Amino acid sequence: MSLRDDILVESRDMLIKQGFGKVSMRKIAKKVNVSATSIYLHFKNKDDLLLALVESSIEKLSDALKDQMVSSDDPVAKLEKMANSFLKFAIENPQEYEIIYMVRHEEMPKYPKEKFEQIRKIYEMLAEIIREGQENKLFQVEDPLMSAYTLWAQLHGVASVVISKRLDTRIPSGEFMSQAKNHIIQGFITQKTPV
Amino acid sequence: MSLRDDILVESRDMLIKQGFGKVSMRKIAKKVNVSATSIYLHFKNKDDLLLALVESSIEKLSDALKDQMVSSDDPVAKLEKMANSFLKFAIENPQEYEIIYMVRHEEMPKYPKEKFEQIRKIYEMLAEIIREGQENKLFQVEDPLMSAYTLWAQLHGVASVVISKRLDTRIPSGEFMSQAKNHIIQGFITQKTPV
Amino acid sequence: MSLRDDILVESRDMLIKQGFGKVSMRKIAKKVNVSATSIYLHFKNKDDLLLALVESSIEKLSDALKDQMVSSDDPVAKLEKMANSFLKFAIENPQEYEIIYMVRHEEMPKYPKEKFEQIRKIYEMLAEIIREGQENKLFQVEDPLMSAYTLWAQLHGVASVVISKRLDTRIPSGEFMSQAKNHIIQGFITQKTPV
Amino acid sequence: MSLRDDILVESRDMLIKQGFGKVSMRKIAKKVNVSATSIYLHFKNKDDLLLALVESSIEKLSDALKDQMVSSDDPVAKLEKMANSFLKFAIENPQEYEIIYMVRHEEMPKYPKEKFEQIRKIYEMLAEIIREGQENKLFQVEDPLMSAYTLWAQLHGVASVVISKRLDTRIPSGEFMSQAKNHIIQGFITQKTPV
DNA sequence: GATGAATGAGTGTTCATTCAT
DNA sequence: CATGAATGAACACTCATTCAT
Repeated sequence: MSLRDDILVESRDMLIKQGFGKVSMRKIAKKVNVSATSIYLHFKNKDDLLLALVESSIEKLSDALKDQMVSSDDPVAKLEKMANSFLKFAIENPQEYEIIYMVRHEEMPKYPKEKFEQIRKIYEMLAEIIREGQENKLFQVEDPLMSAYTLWAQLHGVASVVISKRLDTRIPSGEFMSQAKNHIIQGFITQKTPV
Repeated sequence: MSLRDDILVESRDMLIKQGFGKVSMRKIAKKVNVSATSIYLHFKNKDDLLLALVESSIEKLSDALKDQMVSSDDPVAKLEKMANSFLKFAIENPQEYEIIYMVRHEEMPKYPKEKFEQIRKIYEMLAEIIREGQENKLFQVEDPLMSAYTLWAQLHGVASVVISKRLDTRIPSGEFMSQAKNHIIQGFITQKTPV
Repeated sequence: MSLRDDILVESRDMLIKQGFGKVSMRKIAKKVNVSATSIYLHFKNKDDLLLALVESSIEKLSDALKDQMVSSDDPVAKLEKMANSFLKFAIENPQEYEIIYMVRHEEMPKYPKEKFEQIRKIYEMLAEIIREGQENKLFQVEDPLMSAYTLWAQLHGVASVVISKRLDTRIPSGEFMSQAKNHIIQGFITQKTPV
Repeated sequence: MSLRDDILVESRDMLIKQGFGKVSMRKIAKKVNVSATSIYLHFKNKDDLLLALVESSIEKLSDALKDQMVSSDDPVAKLEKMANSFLKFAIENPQEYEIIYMVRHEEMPKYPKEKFEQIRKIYEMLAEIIREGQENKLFQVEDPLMSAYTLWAQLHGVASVVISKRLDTRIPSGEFMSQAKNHIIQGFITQKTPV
């Protein structure tokens, strides 16, 4: 593994464990066992390093979700698969998830927003599924894109609550997520109005 | 307005805009136009200042939601009122909301966790409504407390997405929140399974 | 007891326990339970306070030793009495002793050296005793004043070693001081040169 | 001379002239004409710097005295040589002497006491000489180790009085020290009790 | 007599970054 | 590729002191 990768690994770890504000070039250098100066041979500056971190995280998420699109299931099943994958990714890669969704943009002022555009493709994917279900009268929605965003927002809420450990300790997170996901999907499904 | 209040206002702003790690006594002082030393006349130290910030935010939210509980409506209407109030508070007091729900606990190591317990009462309130609806067969849930948490998590996702401006610019946030809220409530309501 | 006295007591304690550098007006104020400002009603400034401390300490030592001069003993007994009193004072009032003899002059730059002149009277007293013994051929010295200083220097060495706890823990300080005093006096007494 | 040495020189000077409490990294830096930060390239922190100071001082004294032990003189001459060397060291290296013997332990809380143990060897050396003289009936002492300590304490008194300029200006310090040394040695030598 | 509010200077320390080698 | 030396700016915090009340 190259020094560049070592630096990325350690700084990701530090970013996750101590937060953005506490990432320090010197501390990274010490962990990787090189001089602080050496980091500058691989990254222009601190922001450049953090940017690399964000980029790789986004890519990882994108990959994880793209895999779910190849299925030939019906829209509801597709949606569930997507939701499952999204939550699974968040729980299994909380560091990357936080970097993407929970770090305030303002904390990385020099970060080019375009990079985040890549994430938008995920919503487009969601919107596509919803549109398909809408045509089949399976989903009761007005605007598929907006619905994609509301769907994702709800999933994000669930994920972030678990990741940031804001859940009551009496509630098992696995079951919580599963139930939440059911409620969320249920909220989109067409239904005979109760008599 | 007293200097103490000025300090609170500015530091709240700084906390929100730049994150915990970036709040600095000196910067606050500069903004408020006093010497850094003066802050220590009103707050024992940085942690004490931040704590005051959190406390007042939590109180504000608590007050806002308690007001909604006096209604004599049916459970569904109550739930909607609560959801509306919650989202309204988040949008109208994004700073306070962020302090309560979006600041990483790890970034405030010395903060006494008990204070956050006060928020739990909100979930109890939600759970109570859901339990009532459950008895009336209006809501289709298993465990009211867990459902309260999922409901809140979904609302939180919606609020946080709007507050942190992660919404697609093409989507009007007002409508987004209204639709999201509908979907969320819908997800809890008992329904004849579609044929 | 007046506030002025309270301040003196506490600051003496602080001076002794933590050293000159650590004496702080604020900390004194906190201990005495008044505002820091109040100290300035009784002392012009920090140096003025420290000066008062030194003055009272010197006075205390002077008083203790003057009492020993009224005796009508022979010079050797007189010298022993003085030595005993000096060491006794040092051990029983280590704080005052330190202030007088062990605090560096440079640490109190604004202190008027004349005050210390008062101590010189002690050496004059010693010199007087030695001169008396010299005339009686009891003491074998050249210059009584110089001998007074060497005598005192030796006593001071013994006292300071005990006070600053530089003695080997295996050595009981009482016996150490008693033996040291004997050696010191012995060093002045006229003797037949050993055969 | 390296920057490290420059820092040591200046901080030693400051330590002596103003006391422990007044040694400041920034002031040192200013004197040495570098940025305060640069000191941290050579010393981990302030304590580390002060420790280096103490260590080198102790070593210097140890070396100076060890040289005197090779002689094959009789015990009295040996003792005199030791006394001379000790006083000579104190006068010629007042800074180092003060660091070792006159700085309050309490002012250096984090300093590892073991380092000072090295000084104890000096007392052991003294005790050895005294024991030798005791066997030859040259010295009239009870416990050689305790006597070593009293001997040293007296020498220390003499040295510290001179170094801290507490001597009457009418008294030439050279002669004072020489006479004092004679008195001190005399106090240990066996003598026919005066008839 | 006593206080609260305020301040400028100072403390040790960490930071990102540069530069010559 | 890598480093050691260096720095200015920033950090939280403490200090002695002043002033209006």
